[in-house]
Amino acid sequence: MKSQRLLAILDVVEHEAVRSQEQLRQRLAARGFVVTQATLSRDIKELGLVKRSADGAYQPSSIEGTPQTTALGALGKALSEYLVNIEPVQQLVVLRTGAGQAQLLGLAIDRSRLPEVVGTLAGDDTILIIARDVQNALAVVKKLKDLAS
Amino acid sequence: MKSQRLLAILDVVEHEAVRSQEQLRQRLAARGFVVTQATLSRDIKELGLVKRSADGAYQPSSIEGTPQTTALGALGKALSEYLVNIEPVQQLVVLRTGAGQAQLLGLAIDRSRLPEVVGTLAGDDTILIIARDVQNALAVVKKLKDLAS
DNA sequence: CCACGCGCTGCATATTCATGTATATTAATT
DNA sequence: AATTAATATACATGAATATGCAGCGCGTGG
Repeated sequence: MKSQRLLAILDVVEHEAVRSQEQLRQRLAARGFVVTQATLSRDIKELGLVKRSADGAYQPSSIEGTPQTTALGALGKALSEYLVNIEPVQQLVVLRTGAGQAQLLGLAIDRSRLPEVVGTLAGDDTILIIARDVQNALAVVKKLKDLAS
Repeated sequence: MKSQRLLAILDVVEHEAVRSQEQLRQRLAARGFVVTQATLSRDIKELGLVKRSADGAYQPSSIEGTPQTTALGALGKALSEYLVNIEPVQQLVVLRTGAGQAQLLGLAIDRSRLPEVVGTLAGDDTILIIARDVQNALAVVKKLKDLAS
C-alpha cells in the first residue's frame, strides 16, 4: 500500500540520515516495503523531500526555508485531494480526511507555516490544528477553505 | 435480491478483510449471490465503501453510513475491553487504553458517530476526543462510561 | 393484453493507477 | 574532461476498477 510506504519513508528519513535513494530502498526493504529506485524517486517528489545541504541527507523541505508560495501551492493541492470536512472548535480546528491521509495533509499544513497555527496533530483520518485563539481558529478555517477550492 | 446482496456485502466486509472486488465476488458467491465484478463496482459505490489505507481492505466510510445501533454495540464491546481511564479536560476528553489498543478503540468511537464528538485522534495508548464544548465533553464521558459497563 | 419505461445486470472495454525496466539526465569525483 | 554515482523519466505492463451498451424481467397505463 502506497500511503503506508510514504509514511514509512518519512519515518525513516526522520530517524536516520539517508543520503541516497538506494540507501532508502534498503531501509524500506528491511521494513517490508520492496520497491525500486524509480518508485522512490517518485515518492520523494510527492513528499517534497529535499537534500539537506549540510550532509546531503534527505529531509522534509519544511526544515530548510521553502519559498512560501511553493508550500502554499502544495497545501492547496493536498487540501483539494484529501480534505473531507473542516470545523472549528474553540481555539482548535478539526479536519477530516480519507482513511490514512491525515498524516500527509498534516505535513502539508505544517510546511506552509501558517502564522495562526501553533501546531498540528494527525491521526489516521483526523487532524487537529491548535490555533492561538478562537479568532485565529476561524481565520485558519477560512484560509484553508479558500485554498481547497 | 439486490438489497439482500447489499446487506451481505456489508456483512462480509465487516467480518473479514476484503481487498478487491474479485475477492468480494468469491465470498458472495459462497453465500449464493452470483454476480460479476461490474455489479460489485456499482454496489460498492452505492454503499459508499472506501478502502482503508492501513491494509487496503474495504470498509464502510467512517464519516457516514453504518447503522448506529451496530456501531454502538461494537463501541460498548471495545470500551469494556480496552478502556483503562477516561477524563475530561475542558472541551477535550482524554482516554487511556492498554498499549497498542488506542487505534482500535478510536475507530470504534469514530464509527459510532456520537453527535457531541467533532473528531478523535488516537496514538498508541491514548485517545483524544474533541467535543464541541465543555458540556459536550462531560456528556461524552458519561455516555462512554455507561456504554463500558 | 400489450407496448413502454425502468431498474438491474452481464459483457466487453475503457480508465486509472502503481510500478518495473531501461535509459536519459544531472551531479559528483578524480 | 572523463568517469562514475545518483536521480529522473519515457515507455510498457498488470491489476483493479469504472462504464457504455444491450438484453431481460417486471409493473403500469393505455
